[in-house]
Amino acid sequence: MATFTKRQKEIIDTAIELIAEKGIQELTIKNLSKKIGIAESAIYRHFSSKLDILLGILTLFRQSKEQMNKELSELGASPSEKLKQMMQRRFVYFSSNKAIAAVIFSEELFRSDRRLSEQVYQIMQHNQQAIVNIITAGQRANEFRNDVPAKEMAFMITGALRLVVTRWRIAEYGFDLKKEGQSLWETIEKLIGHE
Amino acid sequence: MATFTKRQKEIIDTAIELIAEKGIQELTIKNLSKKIGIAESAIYRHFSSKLDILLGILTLFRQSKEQMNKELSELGASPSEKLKQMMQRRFVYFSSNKAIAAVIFSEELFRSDRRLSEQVYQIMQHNQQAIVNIITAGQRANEFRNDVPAKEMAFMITGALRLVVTRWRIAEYGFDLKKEGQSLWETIEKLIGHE
DNA sequence: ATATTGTGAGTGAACATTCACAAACATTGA
DNA sequence: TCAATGTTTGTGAATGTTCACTCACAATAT
Repeated sequence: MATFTKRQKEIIDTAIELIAEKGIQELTIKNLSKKIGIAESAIYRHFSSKLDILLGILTLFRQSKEQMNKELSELGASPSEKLKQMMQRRFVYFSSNKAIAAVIFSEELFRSDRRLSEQVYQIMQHNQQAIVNIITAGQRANEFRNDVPAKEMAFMITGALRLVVTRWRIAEYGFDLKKEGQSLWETIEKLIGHE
Repeated sequence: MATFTKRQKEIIDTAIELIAEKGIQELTIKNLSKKIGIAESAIYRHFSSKLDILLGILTLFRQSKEQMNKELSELGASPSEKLKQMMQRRFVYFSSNKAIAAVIFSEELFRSDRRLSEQVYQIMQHNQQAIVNIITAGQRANEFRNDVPAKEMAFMITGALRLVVTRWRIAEYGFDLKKEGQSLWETIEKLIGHE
C-alpha cells in the first residue's frame, strides 16, 4: 500500500482544502506552497509533479473508503443494518470533512489525465458494487423486496447520496447534512423493504 | 429572453463540444477559435470575455430545459405519465447530445465565478422543484404511495438519473443509455407506486 | 560528513485579452 | 446599376500575467 510522509500528507490535505474552497483552478503550486508556508520549489521535494499530487488525493480517498468498508464488514450486521450504517457513517464523515465532500463526487476534476480518470472510475465502480452486494444479500435474506433489480436500487441509493452531498456543498453547507441523511435513509428503508 | 446570433450559438456549441471531449481545461480561446476556423481575436467580436461564453452555455441549458418542461405540461398527462415522459425525454435527449450530457451535471465546471455557480444552483433547484411538484400531485391523486416525503423521493429519482448519465459518460458512452434509463424507470415506477 | 529538506531567482510555455488595421457586407444616393 | 460610405466581422502581432517546473545553492537534521 502506498504510504505518504508527513509532509506529503500535509500537501495532499492542503490541496483538498484549496479545491474545496474555490474549485480546482485554485489548486496551483503557488497557492499550495503559500498555504503551507514553504517555497514553491519545496513542493517538488515531495512530489515530482502536480499530477502526482492529484493521484495522491485519490489514493487517500481510496484508503479511507477501504478502511470504512473493512470496519463495516467486521460489524457482522444484517444487510439492512449494514446499509444504514454505511450511509450514516458517510454523512458523519462528510459533515466533518467538508473539503473531501467537495471533491469526492466531482469526477470532472480528474479528467485532465487518463491515470486520474481511471482511478476515479474504479473508485466509483467499487463503491457501487459494494452496495449492490449488500442489497443482493438482503434480497436473499428476504429483508428487502425482490421485485426490483439490486442494480437499479443501488443506483437510486448512491445517486441520492451523491446528490444530497453535492447540494449541501453548493448551498455552502447551509443545512444539517446528518439530519438530511437521516430523512433520506428513512425513505430508502421504506422503499426498499417489504410492504 | 436572451437570444444569440448564429456565430454566438456556434461558439457556445463548440465550447460545449470541447468541454465534452477532454474537460474544462480544453476550453481555451485558442482551441475554440481553431475548431471553428477563425482567429482568436475574432471570438471577442461575439463575446466580450470567456466568462460570457460560459454563461452562454448555461443560458442555453436553461432554455432547452424550459422548453422541455413546457411541452411536458402541455401534455396534460397524469403525474405518473408525466414523470415517465420526463425521464424518457431526457435520456433520449442526452443520447443524441453527448456533449451536453458531459457538461450539464458537472457543477464543478462552473465554480470559477459567482455568477456561474449561482446559475448552476438555480437550474438545479428549479429542476428538483419540478419533480417534487409532480410527485406531490401524484400523491394527492393517490397514484403514488403516501408514506414517504415527496422531497426524498425526488432526491432519489434525480440522483439516480444523474448518476446513470455520469457513469455513461465516464464509460465513454459504452452502453445504451435509453435502455438503461428504461430499466431505471421500471424500478422507480414500482418503488414509488402502491403495492 | 552526508542525506534530506528548503530557498530565490529564473525559464519557457500557455493563457485571456487588446489593438491597429483590413476584408466583407449592407445601405444609400445619383 | 454603380460608386461612395458606414458597419460588421475578421486578422496577426503584441501585452502582461500566470503557470508548472528547474537549478545552484543554503540550512537543517541524522
